Amino acid sequence: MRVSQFFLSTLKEAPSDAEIVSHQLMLRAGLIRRLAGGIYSWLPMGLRVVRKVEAIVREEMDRAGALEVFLPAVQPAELWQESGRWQKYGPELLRVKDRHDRDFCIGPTHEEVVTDLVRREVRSYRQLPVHFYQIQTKFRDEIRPRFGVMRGREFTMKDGYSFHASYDDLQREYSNMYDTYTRIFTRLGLKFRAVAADTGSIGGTGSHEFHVLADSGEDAIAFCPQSDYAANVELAEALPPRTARSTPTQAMEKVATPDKTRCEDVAAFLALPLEQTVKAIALMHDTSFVLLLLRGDHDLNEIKAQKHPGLDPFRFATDKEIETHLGCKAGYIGPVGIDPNIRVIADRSVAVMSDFVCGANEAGFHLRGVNFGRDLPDLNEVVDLRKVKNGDVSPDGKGSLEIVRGIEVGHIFQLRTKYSEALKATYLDESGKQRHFEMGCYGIGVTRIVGAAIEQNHDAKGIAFPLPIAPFQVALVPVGYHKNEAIRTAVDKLYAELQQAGMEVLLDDRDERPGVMFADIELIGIPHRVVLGDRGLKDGKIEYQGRRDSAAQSISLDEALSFLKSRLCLDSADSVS
RNA sequence: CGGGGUGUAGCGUAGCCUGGUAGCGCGCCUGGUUUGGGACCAGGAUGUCGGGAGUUCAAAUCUCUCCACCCCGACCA
Repeated sequence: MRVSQFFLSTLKEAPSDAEIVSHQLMLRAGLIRRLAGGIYSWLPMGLRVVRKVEAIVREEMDRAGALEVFLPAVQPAELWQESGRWQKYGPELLRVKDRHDRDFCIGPTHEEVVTDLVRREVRSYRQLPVHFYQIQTKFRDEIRPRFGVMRGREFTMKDGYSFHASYDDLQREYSNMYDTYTRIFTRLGLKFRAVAADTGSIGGTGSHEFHVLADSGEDAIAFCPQSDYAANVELAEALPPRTARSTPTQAMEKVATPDKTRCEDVAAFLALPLEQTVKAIALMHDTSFVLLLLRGDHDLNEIKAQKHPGLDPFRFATDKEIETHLGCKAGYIGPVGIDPNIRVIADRSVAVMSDFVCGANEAGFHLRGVNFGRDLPDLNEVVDLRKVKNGDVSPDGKGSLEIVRGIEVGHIFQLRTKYSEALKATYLDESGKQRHFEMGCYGIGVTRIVGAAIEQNHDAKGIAFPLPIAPFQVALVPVGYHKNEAIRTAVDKLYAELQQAGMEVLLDDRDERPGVMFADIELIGIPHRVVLGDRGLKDGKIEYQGRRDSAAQSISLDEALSFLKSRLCLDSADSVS
């Protein structure tokens, strides 16, 4: 492709509404443009990247035995009412009415539609298993779309759904998909990690997420370098402390802690370790007031709390409710001397604490030297409530955890019979008995991958696309194309040769100064760059520089083709390793 | 939804406090000179100052209202 025939639309400065790098760079490189909140147009350069991702996903899904279909984006309300999600899905489901005033929605996902399809088409166990997938536009009316294409409302997703006659066979396909996803993300050239995940709202049993590792990721994932344990922190269990509670050595005393409301401040003020403090978190479950206790240096894991019997659903108590129940304003509350009817639930690590510090339920005061069983009743509800942190013992006991940040780009679920039951989707087994399909579902955020790849691969100059998803593999930058006949001839020849060899080449034939062309090529992130100029050409030399190389190297023009061939193979070999 | 912020040319912004009818850089167009890291000179086009209402002789500027966008957010006691 010649730039003069293409559409390059780069920006020197990033629009001020783009916050994170990938969003800024996608705008600057002319990959996308915003149409409305969370809704983007893909320009030719960006679309090439999307298509690359799709091609790899499609190839691997086909190879894994899944069959591509294309399901409607607009779906009738009846199906969603049947599954119960017309109510449950909430405002994220974009609802529309047709001219006859009938209700429809724009599909945020397709469990209902495929299950309906399969329930009509598949009658016998002989037709199973079957796995349908599609690459299609989804719409989720997110409360707060952000980060450009990474959390958009309209986005492209690969979603696949498998149907089985037995749980065993579902598990077989699940692990087939686990392997397929691993292959896909490896081929995309991304650093990623598969982690055990919470099944969330989709429901079902087993579930894994695939995260692209990047510091700007929205999710925290915990993994153990000494074993293969890896899980979303939402899920990772914090093991009970190995130490037992030691006997009290201090008497309880009230200390003035003016304006010290946070554990960090209190600990610093009293010159005590943060681990010696207890924070109390006030919740409301229905109409009852509940106090959660966590060690000062720990964070509440809301997912774990939500799962605890009798807390689902909960919300945090308002300042007013805290004052009503504890007679004290937030910042100084604690478990000592409170109404015995208030339910107190403690994290495992709190249960082994002694001589600790907590709020005194009196503004401006904390208590120190506090001990369970002596100064307040001993705990009767001790559970895992906190988020794991760096250095915690791995739940498999084989080492300690590290926490890294990730962007969720893939998610696989074992749905079991959740939807087949809801939609009465059945087949006949060998004995002629009617059974519900065992189902699995598997998603990949295609457009999100583009953003995630950029988050992971960029520098001060711009994007540094991994070769497998780069919009072009090689950029040819002539210096003096419009002035120098010899250069034009040499460049045109090399361009034709590279194309003939099957390379995706972008020839920058604009009549621009070299600096402009270099800057654009680097911003867009084309992995390999070849410069042809007067300087080298008179000695039969060209200049080669990889996007991540610190300097250019001189190559003879005759060897350019074979050199680039080996670079392209080398790179793809790298990315598979 | 709550809190905060921003809206001025395609992009980035100044002006707003202290009202007097809009400026700069980049980009764009024309001509010329340049040509190995975002050139230079000369000339030029582009703004209902987010929309509406109000105050005023006069509003980008003050007031009200609506809209859009961005950030943060249910607790971390």
